[in-house]
Amino acid sequence: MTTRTASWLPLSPGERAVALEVLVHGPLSRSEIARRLSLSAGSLTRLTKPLLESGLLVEVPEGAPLAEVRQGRPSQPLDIVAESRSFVGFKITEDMVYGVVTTLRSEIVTRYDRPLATHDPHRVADQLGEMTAELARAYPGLAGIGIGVGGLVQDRAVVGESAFLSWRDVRLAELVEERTGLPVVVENDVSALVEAETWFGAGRGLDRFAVLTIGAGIGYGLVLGGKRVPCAEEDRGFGRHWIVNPNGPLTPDGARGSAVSLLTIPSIRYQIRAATGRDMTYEEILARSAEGEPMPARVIDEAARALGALVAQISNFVIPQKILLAGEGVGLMDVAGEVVWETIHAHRHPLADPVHLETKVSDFHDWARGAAVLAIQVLVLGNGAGVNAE
Amino acid sequence: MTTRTASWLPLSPGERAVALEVLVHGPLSRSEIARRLSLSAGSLTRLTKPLLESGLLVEVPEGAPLAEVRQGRPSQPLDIVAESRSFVGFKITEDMVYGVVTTLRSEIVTRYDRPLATHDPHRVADQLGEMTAELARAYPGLAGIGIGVGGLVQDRAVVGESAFLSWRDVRLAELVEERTGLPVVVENDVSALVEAETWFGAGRGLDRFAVLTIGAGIGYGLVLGGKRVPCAEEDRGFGRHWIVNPNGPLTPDGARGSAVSLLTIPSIRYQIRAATGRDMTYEEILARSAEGEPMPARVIDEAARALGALVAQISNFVIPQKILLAGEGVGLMDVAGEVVWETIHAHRHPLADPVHLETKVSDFHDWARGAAVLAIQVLVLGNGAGVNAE
DNA sequence: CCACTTACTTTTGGGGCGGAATAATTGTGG
DNA sequence: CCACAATTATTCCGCCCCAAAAGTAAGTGG
Repeated sequence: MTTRTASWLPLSPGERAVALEVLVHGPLSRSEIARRLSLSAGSLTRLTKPLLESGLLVEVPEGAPLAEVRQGRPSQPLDIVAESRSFVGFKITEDMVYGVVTTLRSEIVTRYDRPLATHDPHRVADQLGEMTAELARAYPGLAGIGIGVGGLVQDRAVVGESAFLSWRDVRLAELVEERTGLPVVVENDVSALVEAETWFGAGRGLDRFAVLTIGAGIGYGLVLGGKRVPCAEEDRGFGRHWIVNPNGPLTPDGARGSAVSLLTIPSIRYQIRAATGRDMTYEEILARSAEGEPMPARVIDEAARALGALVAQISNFVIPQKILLAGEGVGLMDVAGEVVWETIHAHRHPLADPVHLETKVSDFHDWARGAAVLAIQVLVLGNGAGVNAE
Repeated sequence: MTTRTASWLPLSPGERAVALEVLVHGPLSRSEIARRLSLSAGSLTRLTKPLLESGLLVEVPEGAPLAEVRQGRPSQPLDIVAESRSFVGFKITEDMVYGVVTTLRSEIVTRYDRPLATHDPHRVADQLGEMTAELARAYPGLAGIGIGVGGLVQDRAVVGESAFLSWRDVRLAELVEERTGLPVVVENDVSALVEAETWFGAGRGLDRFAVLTIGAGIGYGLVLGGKRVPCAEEDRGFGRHWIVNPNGPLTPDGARGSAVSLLTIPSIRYQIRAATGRDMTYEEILARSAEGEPMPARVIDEAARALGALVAQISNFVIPQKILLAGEGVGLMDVAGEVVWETIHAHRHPLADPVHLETKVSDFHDWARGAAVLAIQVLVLGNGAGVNAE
């Protein structure tokens, strides 16, 4: 039961691959791992031995459920001790810091939020440090911190530009490391969510996987070959120029008929406000649309068609195995899912593979969890170097 | 100077990687190959020695041009003897068979076309056999045959369905192999072109690469991580349901405002015919549009906008390093390239990476060359197995 | 002619993998 | 109750392939 706080760095590539496979795909027997990684049974014994000795993996007592009617020597599933390390994830918004503590498997153990009183970088770092200190009392085994911020983030460490915080070139990772002594990763929030879903969520084990988020803005992430594809505009707001319907509405953000104008929560609220003079919440608009009130129904219908067109375009051109729809705005699917699907089908070849669309409601703690996953990645893969190398 | 007609099969993976690198990226010195494949200099000596001995590679006398002002021992570039093997590629259309002979590097050495008098599978195979026999007289070192067909092709051997030939489940590879004694690969024509461009053309060495063809129909191919992504509808006509402009024209093929209706040569000619009652060739329409004649100009303008929107969508969602535009219809770019680019920019984030769009005029011999590349791949990679494995 | 640079070759040592033989552990069938 | 089959894991050995280091080759510049 060694408790190395450092990292998994002294692992050989083979060992790391085994650890990663077990971490991401749950308890697995040695022979199962051998099949997945196309290694021989002998290699597996060799690779797992040091991992078991170091306490990173354990043999689990084989929960009977997968017993079946198999004969032969029973397999001995291996598992990661997910609770052996804890990670902190923060999501910074304009007026709040949302925090979570997760296990190695990115399961949320605790939530802890606090209002953000100031935007001064040092004061924000102070607050993150204090929150971490308080969390550390309950979870002494903290191994790293991930921070998600909307905006442009460089080298997983520096906030190059963030409009809502009025930050430019803030070395946030450094500031928080100084205060906590823990390794810190900073990343754009959408990128973090995509990484999290790739490792532990809907994109687990997939080769081609796309994430579309709708909420205050549009987010998009593409994962190919298990790696997220970096994109120049990813930190500056997707969808402002994705013209879905040239005759669509004009809103303060985004070009006429763009995904932003048609789909984001602020734009939808703006459209209702402009048309009716009344200010409604997004939920209210959805509810009234479901009840058939004409104006909300028209706006929501248009949004659903736009969403369907986007999903179809992604399906047609990226040919992903799965598309994940996430964010605060996915309630749209509950109210207008049928219209979305109709539009998808209208934009797809009838013989094309069916679109595998998964919807996931996300609150701010999911964004924070995404940030925590980055800290996990850094620990598991060795210090961040080369993670987002092209 | 051994002349093994078989294949490169007895090569180790390392040797094959070296051979492939030299084949695809031209003459390279050992140290350059070492850098590209991240191998040590020592490994390269080891790997290249058997390749040189077997005559697959040769040391070229270093054509002075790349001399530069370098000091040190001059490098000794290695090259494939591209002429050591020849390959035949056929493209079958409704009334013609286009044939080419290429080198190992897929350079076209000879063209040889013949009208296709019948669609009977055995007679077609007879004709392909005869054409191959005639070509074999001039090029005795034929090592394989590739055949490109529009339609659904299974296992690189069987034409599952081809509308214009009225074929169903024709085991074309088998039929031609019987007549020629050479290994035969059959593939959908668009797929073949994409493979060819990936190995020897615009997509060489790229990680993410998309091909869009416009001509009698729309073609699309995606290459990720150097491998073409298979797609369920690829053999049944892309673009019939890619709705680019919901208010666009309605044509016999494709849904209203679809890429097919807006962009394919038959649809453009149909639009002009429907509007003016006159039948014009595609070239004529392009010419008159350039001269400002209103009706052709309108149709071409609309087509250009559609093309721009498609390219932008691909850029936005796939984030490719390059998009290749090919086919018989790319003359559109010459006449209306500006409109296309305007539309692309209107659909892209201003801070996004610039779109790298390459245009390539293709005639039927390019399609045949694409088919020949498949034969090259089979020889180089070992008999086709696993090439299109998911 | 000698230092210096770069390219290639040879040799050596070691890591890691596959494969065969063995042990462990259970179910099956007489 | 005991072989026997089936399956998983372990041990051991040999091979392959690679990196590192040291040596050789071939040129440039003072």
